Parts: sequence; C-alpha cells; structure tokens
Amino acid sequence: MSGIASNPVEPPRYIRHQAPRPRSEAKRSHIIDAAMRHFAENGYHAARVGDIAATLGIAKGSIFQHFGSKDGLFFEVYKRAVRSFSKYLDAPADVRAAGFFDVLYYWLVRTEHMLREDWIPYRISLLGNYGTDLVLKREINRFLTTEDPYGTGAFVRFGLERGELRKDMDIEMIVSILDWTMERFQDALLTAELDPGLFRRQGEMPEKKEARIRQFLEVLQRAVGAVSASSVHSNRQIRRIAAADLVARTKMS
Amino acid sequence: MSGIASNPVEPPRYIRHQAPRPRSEAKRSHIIDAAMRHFAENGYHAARVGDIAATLGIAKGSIFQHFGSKDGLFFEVYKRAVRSFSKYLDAPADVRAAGFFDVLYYWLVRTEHMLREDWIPYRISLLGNYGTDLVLKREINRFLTTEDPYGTGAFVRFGLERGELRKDMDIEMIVSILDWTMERFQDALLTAELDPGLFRRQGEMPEKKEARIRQFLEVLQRAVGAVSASSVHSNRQIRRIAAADLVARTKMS
DNA sequence: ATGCTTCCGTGACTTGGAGTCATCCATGAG
DNA sequence: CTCATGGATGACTCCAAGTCACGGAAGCAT
Repeated sequence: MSGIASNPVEPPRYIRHQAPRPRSEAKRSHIIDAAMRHFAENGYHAARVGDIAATLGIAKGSIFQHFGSKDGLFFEVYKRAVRSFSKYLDAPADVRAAGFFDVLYYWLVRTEHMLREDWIPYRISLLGNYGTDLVLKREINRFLTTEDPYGTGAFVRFGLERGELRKDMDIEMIVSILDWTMERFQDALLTAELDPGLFRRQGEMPEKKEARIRQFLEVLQRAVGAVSASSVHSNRQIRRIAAADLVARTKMS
Repeated sequence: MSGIASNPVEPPRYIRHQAPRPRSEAKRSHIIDAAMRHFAENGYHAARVGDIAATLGIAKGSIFQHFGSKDGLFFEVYKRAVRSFSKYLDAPADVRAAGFFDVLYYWLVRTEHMLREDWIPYRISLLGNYGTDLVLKREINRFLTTEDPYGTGAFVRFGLERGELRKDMDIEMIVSILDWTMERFQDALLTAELDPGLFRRQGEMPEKKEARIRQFLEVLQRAVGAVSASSVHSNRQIRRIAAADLVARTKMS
C-alpha cells in the first residue's frame, strides 16, 4: 500500500514467549491493590504513580513495565473492582425465588451497607464511569459489553423465563434500560455529588430512601415488567399501587 | 469563631470593583469559542492550552488570567455548549400541542441531524459528562441542577398539567428518570455514529433506529405516563400497543 | 497634554508528574 | 560456576499546566 518494503520486518519483540513466572503475577496483583486504594482515595488525576510505587517500596519504572501507562494501570484496577461486585443472580435462593423485582429490591437496599464496608471498588467504578477520559471510557464500555460483570444479560433472561418481563421488547433494550437506570439510581443513592436533585434533601432519612427505592422499582416494573399475576412484585406497597392502577384502567374503558 | 483578629483584615484584592470593560468580555468570548473547537476536536486531556492561545495569536498566560485554570476554561466552554442546546419546550407549537411524548419524539428524531450540523457542542457535553474529572463533574452537576438548561422541570410540569404524566409520583423522580434515560439513549444513538465500534450493527439502518426510538418512548410512557385517553402518544404504533395492553389488563381482572 | 492609576497582556520561568532507558541484579538452566 | 534471560531500578527526559514581574494601554483627574 504505502512505501517499499525495503527492510524485512523485524519479528515483533516484547511478546511473551512463555507464561510469566509466578512471582511476577503476584507482584502485579499487589500493585493493582495498592493502586486501587490510591485511586479511590485521591481520584484519577490526583493519584500519583510515584506515590503508589513509594507505598509499595518499589520503583516507579517497575509499574510502567507492568502496565505500560497510568491509563493501563487504571484499567486493570477498574476491571478488578467491577469483577469484585456481586452479580444480580448471586442473591440468596429465597430472594431469587421471590422474583425478578425482589432481586432488584434486595440489591438496592443493600447498596448502602455494601458501600460502607467496601467503598473502595465502588469509588473506582465511579471514576471509571465519569472521571477519567473518553478514550478510556470507550475501553471500559467494551469491557462491560463483552464481560457483562453484573450478569445483567442472564438476569434479564431469568426474568423473561419467569414471565415477569415483557416479551414484546428487544432484549437488548431491556438490558440497556436496566443498566442505565440502575447505575444512575445507585449513583444517586450513594453520592450526593452526582445527583444533587434526587436525594439532596434527606441526608439522614432511611425511610425516605426506602420509599424512593420502592417508587423507582415500581416505575421500572411498569416500564419493562410483563402484566400478569406472576409478575406483581411481592412487596405490599407495590402490589397495592398496581392494583389501584388496574382499577383505574378498567374503569376507564 | 476561630483565631484572634490580630491584624485588621486587609481588604481583599483582586476583586472586581467595576464591571469588566467591554473589550475584555469580547475577548473572553473569543477564547471560549476557540477552546470549544479545540476541546471538541482533541478531547479534554489532549487539548493544549498553549495551542488554543497560539490559534488566537495571544499569550498562554492571558488565558489563565481569564479563566484561572484549564478546568475553569473547560467549565465555561461546557456551560456555553449546553446553553446553546434547545429546551424541550422550544419545539414548534403544533408539536407541543400534540403532547408531551410527541415533543420527546420530535427531539429524538432530530438529534441525529442536529449532530451533523452542530457536532461541536454535543461533543463538549459528552466530554463534560464522561471525560474529565469527578471534581469537575460535580461542578457540572451543580450547574445542571440550578440552571436546568434543557428545561426538563418546566417540561415535566407541562406534561403534568396536560394530564399526560402520573400525578402520584414525586416530580423530581420523573425529572431524574427523564434526564437519565434521555441522556443515555441519545448517547447510544449518537455514539453509534461517532464510534462504530460500539453499536456496529445498525450503522446504516435509519428505520431500525426509528423503531428503537418508538420502543424507547413507549417504555418511557409506560413508566411515567398517566393512563388516560389524552396521554396516549399520537403515534399509531404506540397507540396500538397501549390499547392491546389495556385489553390484556382488563381481561386479567 | 501630563501625570496617575488600574487593569491587561506577555512570555520566560518554575513546577511537577508521566513515561524512558541504560544498567544492574536475581534467578534458573546447563 | 557461568551464562542467559527478564524483572527491577532510579536518574533522566519531556512536556504541559500554571506563575509572575514587567511593560504597555486605556481611563481618569487636573
């Protein structure tokens, strides 16, 4: 295509000819751990690769040898953080048995507690979603699409098989909507920074928060839930509203 | 409160005693324009303040004098970009008269065209939403909340007054859900253009896109729309599905 | 006009962190 | 013990954000 192939192409170097020694993998892992803490505490930009190295008592160059760049390091950190989260279907068996929307409820009410005891990976995912760079964000999206770390796809199929989700929609549309709204709702729940609109008022009112969760789930159920007896969320309040609505609809006709 | 007022406090300097001269405002405006182009073309990180200055034929220090920092400059750029977008209720009168969901439809189908003729501010808003820094993102959210540049609040009130939206939900919940899903849906719609890697399937299928828009709006209507004759979207397909659903619900009881 | 003051623009300079590389060293194979 | 390989090192380069002392321009007063 372009120039003349004057020199025979050198075989590309820096390709692993054999699996890395076990020591190397362990070190990588240590670096990722320390980096995760640093990124979580300082944010992406304020985190210094040199500081991470100093914390570990190793040379900065070593980190670059392993990960190539600060972006590359963060991407590994991000993947580990996200993989450490539970998948939807990891909910206890009795919750799963209760149904699709009960599983969502289960995870939403636990979000806050999980944050307190394990805030570091959550903060990392927040940085990956909003606080780094569009180029990196693109990599992250590719990762999320191919790996589906929350198991949204399987979870939606679960809901479809149980007849709790509408069958007349593209499944990708359901997955997307679930991903979008759950992500944003959880962000709003957890960080006043991101959504000052929805939760700014009630700093210390857990019951108000729970009401929001219920309302959100109810909206979600209307949006993508199938309309049949088995799909009605087992929670009393939601069932009550759905029933009232049904009456209203019936009267209308 | 804190220490002893040992020294009489110096009157703070660097406070504007009078409005900036008109020349200054014009220059600010020029800088913002050039910066917007640079950020849009290169992304936040790759954009160089020095390049922007060189493009304008002025000194780099001048930009810092006006905006304090690169972040500060970007924030001004972001505000201008977002303010340049239409508000929901800027739709033509006949579209407004057709109803809430028709207005949404109107804007969604136009998103693509608007992108082509005016891609720079869109790209800026994308950078502001995903590609800078959490600290800046926080400022941006505060701005979006206080200024409501898309007029979402007024638009939701419009829908409520027309009886097209549910009255048994907190209004902020509706606003948040509308903001979240519209933003993400538009991003998905548009980044398919900008970045064929993500949604590479329907690159050249406008009718598929329109089907997606209809499906999305239908979901949204189920989620937050009131159930009454006047709320049904005027689009035939949506009305048909809503009617079928009503029948199904009635049978169920 | 002449001086006075305040603001604006300038570009050389400082700061500081990402990324590099020649060299060293630890380890394993023969 | 020697050699070969690849990880570890840290001083070094590069580069862009941000600073500042200075000079000049524009308003203001006399």
